[in-house]
Amino acid sequence: MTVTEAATERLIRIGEVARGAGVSVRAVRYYEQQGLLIAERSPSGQRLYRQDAISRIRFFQQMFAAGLTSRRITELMPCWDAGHTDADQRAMLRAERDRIQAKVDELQAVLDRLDEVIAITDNHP
Amino acid sequence: MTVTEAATERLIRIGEVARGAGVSVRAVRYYEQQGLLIAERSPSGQRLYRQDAISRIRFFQQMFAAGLTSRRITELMPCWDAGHTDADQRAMLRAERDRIQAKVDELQAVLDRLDEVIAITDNHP
DNA sequence: CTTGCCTCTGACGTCAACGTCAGGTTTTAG
DNA sequence: CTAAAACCTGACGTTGACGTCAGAGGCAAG
Repeated sequence: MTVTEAATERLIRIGEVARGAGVSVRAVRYYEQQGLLIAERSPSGQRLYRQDAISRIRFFQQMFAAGLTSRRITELMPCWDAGHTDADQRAMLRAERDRIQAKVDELQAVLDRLDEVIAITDNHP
Repeated sequence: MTVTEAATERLIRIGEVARGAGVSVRAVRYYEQQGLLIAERSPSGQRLYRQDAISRIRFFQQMFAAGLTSRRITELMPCWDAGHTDADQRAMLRAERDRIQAKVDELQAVLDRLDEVIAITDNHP
C-alpha cells in the first residue's frame, strides 16, 4: 500500500461503523468519550472512521464481556497497538488474566451445579 | 434429629450471619428484601436466622457471580429446596446453563488473547 | 445506670455502559 | 428544492447489588 493510497482510504461515518460492529451509535460515541476510539472529523463536524474501527469495536466488546473497564482497556491498548509493554502493563495483563481465569473456574462450578439439578429433575417429570 | 431439638435450634443474628458468609449486613437485608432469605423475628423485631442461612448466602453469591439475578434465583430456588421442577423452571435452568457456557467460551477466548500478548511482551523486556 | 456495640427502618448514593430524549445541523434521495 | 434520514451536542434515565448515612431502639457488661 502506497502513501497516496493510505491518504485516500475510504472513511466511513458513525452509522456504518455501528451497524458493522453490531452496536449502537450511542455506544460508538461513548467509546470516543472514554478515549477508546478517536475519530477524525469532517469539515461540518461529523465523525469519520477508518475501516479498522469496526474490528477495534469488536475487540472492545470482547474485553467488556470479560469484565475489563474502558479505563483498563485504554491502559492496555498499547500492548496491541504498539506491541510494547512496560512493567505496569505487564502486571495489569497478568492480573486480568488471573481474574478471568478465576471467573472461568467460578462459572464452571455453577455449570456443574446446574447440570446436576438438571439431571435430577429430568428424571422426575 | 427430633422435633424438640429442631424447635430449640440455636438461632443467630444478622451480624453473625454476615460475618460467617463474608458479606455485609446490608447485603443480608437486601436478600430478604428480594425474597431470597426470609428470617424469623425476635419479639423486639431483630432478625433471627438458622445456621444454614450462611451456606444459603454462599450459594447466592455463587449464583450472582454467574450472572443470575436475585429474581431468577428466587424462581429457581425450589429446584434445590424442594427438588421439584416444572416446565418453566427446566427451561430457565437450561437457558442459564447455555448462557453461562457461552460466557465461559467468551472468557476463554479473551484468556487466549491475553496469554498471547503476554507471551510476546515477555520476550521484549 | 450508662457506656458501647448491635440492630432496626427508610432513603439517597454509586458505578459502568450505555438508552433515550430534546433541539438543532448536515447529507442524501428524488 | 424539499423531505427524509443521518448526524451533532448536551443532559438526564436505567439497571443490580449493594454502600452509606440518619435517627432511633435494643442488649450484655461493669
